[in-house]
This record gives sequence, C-alpha cells and structure tokens, in this order.
Amino acid sequence: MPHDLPKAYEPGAIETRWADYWIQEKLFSVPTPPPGENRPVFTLLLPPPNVTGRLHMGHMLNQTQMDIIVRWHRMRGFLTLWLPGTDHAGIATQMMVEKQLAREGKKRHDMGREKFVERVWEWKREYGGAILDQMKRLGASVDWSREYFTMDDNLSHAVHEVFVRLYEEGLIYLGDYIVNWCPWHETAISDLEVKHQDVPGHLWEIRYPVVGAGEFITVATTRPETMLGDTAIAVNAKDERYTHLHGKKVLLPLMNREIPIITDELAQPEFGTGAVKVTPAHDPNDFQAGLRHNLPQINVMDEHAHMNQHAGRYAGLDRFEARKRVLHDLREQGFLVGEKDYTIALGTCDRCGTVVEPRLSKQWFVKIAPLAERAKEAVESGEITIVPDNYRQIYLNWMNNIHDWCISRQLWWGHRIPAWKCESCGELTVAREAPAKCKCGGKVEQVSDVLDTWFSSGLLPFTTLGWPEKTRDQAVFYPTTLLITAYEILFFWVARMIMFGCHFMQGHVQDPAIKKASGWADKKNDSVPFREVYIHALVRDAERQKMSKTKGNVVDPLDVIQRFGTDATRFTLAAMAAPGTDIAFNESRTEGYRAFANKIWNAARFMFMNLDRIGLVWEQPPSVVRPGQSPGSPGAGIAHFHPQTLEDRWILSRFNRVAADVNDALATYRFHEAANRVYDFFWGEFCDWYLELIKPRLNFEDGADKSAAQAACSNLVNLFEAALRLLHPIMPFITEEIWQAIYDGKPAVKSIALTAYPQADQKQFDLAAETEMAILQDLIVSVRNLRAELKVEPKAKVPIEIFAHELGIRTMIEHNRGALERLANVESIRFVEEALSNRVGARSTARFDVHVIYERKIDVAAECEKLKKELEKVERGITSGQRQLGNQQFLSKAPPSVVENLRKQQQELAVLKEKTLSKLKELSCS
RNA sequence: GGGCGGUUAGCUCAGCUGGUUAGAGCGCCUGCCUUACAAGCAGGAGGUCGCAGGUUCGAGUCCUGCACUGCCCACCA
Repeated sequence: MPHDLPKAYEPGAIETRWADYWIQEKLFSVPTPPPGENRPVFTLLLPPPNVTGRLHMGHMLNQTQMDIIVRWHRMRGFLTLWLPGTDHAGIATQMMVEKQLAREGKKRHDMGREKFVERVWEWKREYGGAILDQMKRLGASVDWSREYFTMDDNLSHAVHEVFVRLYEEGLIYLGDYIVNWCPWHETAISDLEVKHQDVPGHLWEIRYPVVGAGEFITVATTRPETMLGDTAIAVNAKDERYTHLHGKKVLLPLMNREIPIITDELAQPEFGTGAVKVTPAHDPNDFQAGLRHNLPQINVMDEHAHMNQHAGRYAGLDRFEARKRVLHDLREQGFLVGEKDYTIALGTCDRCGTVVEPRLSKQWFVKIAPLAERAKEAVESGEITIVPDNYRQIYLNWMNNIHDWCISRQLWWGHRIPAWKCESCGELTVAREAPAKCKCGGKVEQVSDVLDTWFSSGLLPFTTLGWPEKTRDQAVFYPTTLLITAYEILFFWVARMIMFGCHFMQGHVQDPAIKKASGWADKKNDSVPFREVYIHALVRDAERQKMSKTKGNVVDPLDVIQRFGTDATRFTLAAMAAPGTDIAFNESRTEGYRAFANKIWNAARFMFMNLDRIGLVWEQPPSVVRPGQSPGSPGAGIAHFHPQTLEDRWILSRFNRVAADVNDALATYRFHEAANRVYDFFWGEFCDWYLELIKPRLNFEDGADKSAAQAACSNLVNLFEAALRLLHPIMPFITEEIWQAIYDGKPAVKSIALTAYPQADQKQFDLAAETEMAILQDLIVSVRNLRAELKVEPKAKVPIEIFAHELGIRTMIEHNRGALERLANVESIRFVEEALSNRVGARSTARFDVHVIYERKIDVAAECEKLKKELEKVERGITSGQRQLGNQQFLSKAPPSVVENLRKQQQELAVLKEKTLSKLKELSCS
C-alpha cells in the first residue's frame, strides 16, 4: 500500500483531477425518481450566471455556500438536485456582440435582426460556457445532465405560454406611459434598473409672461430644456397668490406658444414659487397631471435623447447641449430670473451609467398588484422563510410599494414578445404560435420588442422542471427547497419568482411521501418556488470597498485559487461568512487556510506512514453508507473506534461534540461557525494533542507491542476518515484525495461525496474524559510555561514535583505520566503532599501545584512584575465576585448553576491569591 | 426624504437567546530544523468592546440619544 505523498500540499493538480472525475462519473446526476420514492428531497436552483459572465468573488461566495449546503444534504441521504444553467442576459450579451461587431467595423442595424441574432447565438456557442467551466473548477456539485439555457426551446415555449396566459387574464397590457429610457442602450428599462445618485445641480427660475395681464408667473425647474415641451403651468387651487391668474394663459418663451394656467395638486405652495411648469411627455408627475387635464403631450426628444423637430431651433442638439442653449437664450431674453444650487437625485442606467430619460412610449407592462398580493402572503404566512430575518421586512415593504413592471425592451436578443400586429387594420394578436394572418385577413408581423431578461428567469423554478407539462419532476422537486442568493437580486429575481410561482403553480401538490420525508408536512402551500431563501453577504475588497471594474479593485477568484487552492479559498469564504455582515476579502486569511490544508495533508502523511509501517489491513467501515440511508442515521459517525486510553476517549467525545455543532451550524447557515469548529478540532485538538499523544503507541519497534500499535492505528484511521467526511462539504478536494488514498483506489463508493455525514452519537460523549484531558493539558502547558520562564535549555529534561489536590487527579497523572514526560520534556515526576506554590518555578491551579526543579536563577524583577499583575487580576475577580455573592438580589434571582459556579470560582481565586502572595514574599518583591 | 447595517487587540474579524478573568487568524517579540508538517512547533506581549445615559443582581450582548461609517429604497418641480 504505497502512500508516498509529497511533503507539501499542492492543490493545483489534485483539484482539477477530482473536479473532472466527479463530472465524468456523473456523481451528482439525479434521474427522475419513480412514484413510490420516499426519500427526503433537497432541490436547489443555481442562480443562473449571465452567459457573458466571468467568475467573480460574489459568484464564488454564492457557489461555495450552495455547494456546502448541497454536499451536506447529499451526505445526509437526501435525494439532492442542484440545477445549473445560464441566463441569456439580454442587454449584456447584445452589447458584447455589438462591441465585437464594432471591431469589425459593422453595426447591427446594417446586418439586420435575423443575422444579428444568429451572430449572438454563434457567440454564445463559442464563449457562453466560460462561466460554467469556471464553476467546475470550484467543485460545484451540480447535476450537469440537467444544464439549461434560458433561451432553450422548451424554456422559450414556457415563456410564451406565460405571456399569453397573463395577457388573457388581463395581467399584461400594452400602454403609452412614461418609462425609464436609456438613450445609450436605446431601450426602456424597469424601475429597478435605474440607480439614483445625489449630485449637485441647479434649480432655475423661469418667468413666463401671462397673456394680457402685463405680469409674469415664475416657475422653478431642474430641467430647463424640457420647457420646450411645456403644455401648461400649474398652480395650487388653494394658493391665493395665483387666484387672479386662474384660467389665464401664458406665452411659452422661446417657443411663442400659448399654454394654459391650470390648478392641480401637482403644484405645492411651499415649494419654490408655488407654480410649476407641466411637461407631460418628459416627467412622470407631469404626465399624470396632463392626463387629468387632457393636456397635449409634446415629445421634444428622440430615442437618442437628442432634441427633435418639436424643439424648434434646438432640434438636433444633444439634451445637455440644448440645456445650455435654452438657458443662454432665456437669460438673454430676460426670462431667467434665478439660479440656485440644488442637489438632485439623478437617475442613471444601472449598466452604462447614462442619465436616464423619462420617455413617453408604448410599452408592455405586467399589472403587478394581484401578483404581489399573493407573493406577500407567501412570506407573511411563513410558507417562505427569508434568512436573515431582517430581509423579510425589506421584501414586504417593497411588495407594498410596488409599481407595474415594464417588461418590453427595444432589443434584438431575448424572448421576442408573442404578439403580432396587422399591417392593414392594426389589430394586435397575442398567441402561442404565429398566426397565419389577421382576423381581417391582413398580413401580420411580430412586434419587435423582446422581454426583460428577468421575466424568463423569474419562471425558472418550474420551467426547468418541465412546465407547462405536468411532470414527475415537478411532483418531486417542486417547490425547490432553498434559494441562496445575494441581496442585490432580491427584487429583480427572488420577488419575481415568488410572484410567478404562486400564480402559475397554484394548486400544485408535491408528492406527499416525499414532502413528508423532507420535513415539509406542516406547509400547506406547494405553489411557492422555494421554501426558504438565504441571503448572503457582499464580498468587498480588503479595504471594505465594493469591488468594481472601474475602481480596479476586483479580486479575481481564479487568481486566488491559482495561488492558494480552491479548498483554501472556499474555506476562507465560509469562515468569513457570518450571516448579515459583508465580507472584506483578505488574502492573509486564505494564506492561513492554505496552511490548514497543508496541516491536514501532513497529518495524512503521518497516518499513512504508520499504516504502511504497522501493516494494518484497513477495512471499509460500515459508516460509509450508500445514498438512500435516512438522514442522521446511526453509524454515520465513527463505528469502529475502540477507545483504549484517555486520549482515545477524549478525542472520540470531542469529535462527536464537534459533529453536533457543525451540523447545527449548517442547519442555520452559520458557515463561519461550522468552518471554525472543524478548523479548531482538526488543528488544535486532533493534530496538536491527539497525534502527539498516540505516537508512543504507534511506535511499536521501541518496545510497545504490535497489537496495541495496530489498535491505535486502526483508531487513527477511523477517526481521520470520519473527520474527512466532516470537512468534505467545505474542502471537497483535499478530503477526496486523502479519502481515496485511504481506500487505496478501491473504495466501496465512488467518492467521499457519497458517504454519510458524521452525526453525533450520544453514547460516545465522555464528559469525564474531557475533564481529565483538560487537566492533563493544563499540566503540560504549565510545565512548558515554567520552563520558558526559567529559561531551561530546550533539550534539557527536567525533574518536576506535583501536588495533586485530589487522589483521582494523581491517579490520572500517573496513568499518563509518559505523555507528560514526553510533551513537557520532563525527566522524572515526584508526587508530594504539600503545597508547592511558594517555590520559585512553581505554578498552581485549582487541581494541582507543579514545580519545575531547575537551578537557573530567574529574573527576579521580571517575575515580581508578573506576579503583581497576576495578583491584581485575581483581586479584581475576587472583588467583583464578592460584590455579587454579597447581593441578596443576585442570590435569589440568578440561576443556581451560575451562583454555584461563582462560589467555586471564588474559592479557587482565594487559593490562588494566597499562593501568589506567598510567592511574592518568597521573592521579596517590593 | 425614508429604511437597514457596522464601530471589539496593530490589521481582518468571531462572540448564538445578557451569566466564570472577552476569543481567533495575520502581524509582532522570545526560543526551537523535536524522524507528519518551518505553509511547522513551544512560549509571550497586546483590548477602559465608538461616546453618553438607562434597564438589570449582572451589559461587548437589551433600551434611548449622539458621533463616525457603509448600504438599500424614493416619480415631487
């Protein structure tokens, strides 16, 4: 059994090898289970990355957390489906290809729609898989056989079906409204795609001459160029300053057009001059006012936000240039009467940063109120849980203030709206399939707009499971169990999935046997897209700045992986992912976790070295179980570990405690806690203590007998194997590598990923062993400590004296004297029956006094200083303890265990104080 | 204009429902190449938990106010 591993862990080759293996062996593929299946099911939909995407830290955090949860469930016997795919990402992809065309000196309009779309498909085929390839490097245990793309035929059909149904139900309508328009992308965008930014601007005051009155009315505006499209002036009916002007007209400066003065609540007396210009085609509020008063809508700009023919002599100018000219002309003609600094909340396009133009245009909308109502209920009723809790309220607030959703985009790449317009009668036909001709017999043409990308991604939880057909997959896997995602897309995506899911899956029933086994029996509503949502943090750079390409502070996960390994990078993200707080990604942590991987590696080398030398025949333990076992079944811990010694009992107990904690932490998404617990166990307990303690037993050539060595070695391998399973969800690669090596290429199952996750076994808890071990550790550390203080040569063995405060402690120490001698470099141990605390080179605790016998003079001054500090600390403890114990309130109100502990502690502190004082005296400290 | 989070060691962060003398990693100091590991081992220094009040027998933890900082939402000229 050759186990010659390199001395230092080299993640690169190992990781790609296992990543490929998992895919080739189709380990994570989940065939549709037949009726009668009663295993618990866990379903997770991968938030589909954009086909144009490149892996960033956010993805990696997201995927690490998902993979941890997924592997954990799979190992606990859940039928676990993790569904991957990519999003066609309308705007992003179209832009990408347009850029490519630009380099060839081409434009999409020149080549026409059909050819352009074909070109985008070509691009997708060539480059669209990049992000998924990167995912593979992370070890994501998704079911690749079910990979989808949002523009696949079946998914596109489902999109059309949804559109037609909503239209037929009156929940989709076509209308002329003011929408957010990005002049750069030349398309409408939704409210969510507009980012508001406070920027310094101006509030200009313009006076309009009142016709036939010989006076002016002054309005305030932040956008003077839109005055060219004014169709009224509004004042508030209650505003007495303007009562005499009601019904009059003003002459619109620069345009010489007469427009009415109207009364409308749009004008608020407190703001500015109390009078406001009304531009229905360029401002949403004015638009509404315009409808109320039946005002004309004069659109003075084109789709590029250049002034058009309605802008008179400003036609052809860019909007900002037009603003300058308009202001200049108004000033010159005496109409501009004021200019104040004013902060404006400027709306910009989420993707390109261009200032968004409110634009009047014909668009398709989803009537959101009825959908939002049920989406709200689903969360309010607890049918969907949102973790952390605070996002629940944020979600509900948003649902309460939601507006209709503009879903049409003036793009070429995406799901084209299934509506056809008649060329002769103008009638619109919405249909699943293209109609041959209009009802009137006229020729029809499909409308050119495509759907918002989020429209299709909002359907994924059911369309990926075969909807609109009623499939077995839906009965089994819908509702999906969990969604893990970033806060950023809570509204874009999560909210829409809930709305669509509740609407289209209404009446759906999950297979009852599966539902019950999965633990959802108490949930009534099976239409929800997922039972739980976990919102994770944002990954920032080490300076807490949001990572962005423009700032140039983007940390490339592949680069980090290259240098430290995927496992170490995953571990970093897990260990830093305390729910609710953002992660400032710090490479020094990753470096530390690479060291952790190396530690595990070397512990494995140590194990194999002994395995080979002792010649132990390693058998498959029954703790390795096949999928199909019930979660948390017994035997999933360490079955073949037979404690012989204190350290055996201790490590077994510790392992079970850690397993309990890790399972507990994962169940509530406390990834950092799970990671830290495994880390501390593996390094701080298993490596630092257990391995050191069992070395003499393993080393049978030195006189120990071989069967004892074999027993010790067997325990070691059992423990190690279980610890690997415990760690596997977080560090899948190194655990797989070592686990496979343990079985020497002949494991009973193909991967550690298919074994059982360790569960705590109550019978293996051993409180006595933990207590005794703590004392032994304390004793060893004390001696090491004293050696350092006395400046004993590192190699010199020293004699010590011990005063054990109880017989049981003395017995325990005697049983483990070999360990003490070896780990503290002790030559001989003498037990005495008197306090040793006043000796130089002694230390005492509640359980024992220990004295290192060594000639070398100590630094009296330094020692005094230290003792005084110690004394102060002890006295502080005594004072505060006495205060509490002297307090009747405390005694009556605090739980008895707390009081009890405090009493005990006070006794110990009193002893300690006594000892410290006598030591101070001994040294004649001043 | 609303809402949410953060402020704990030099740095990056833990600290769950209030309960012994507040922890980790990195960095720093001292000493060790001890036959798994120098990406290691042993030992050590370093904190009035942002500020001010309050509740409580007891507050890093709960409440109020303030300061600084970050984020999200918002069609008022």
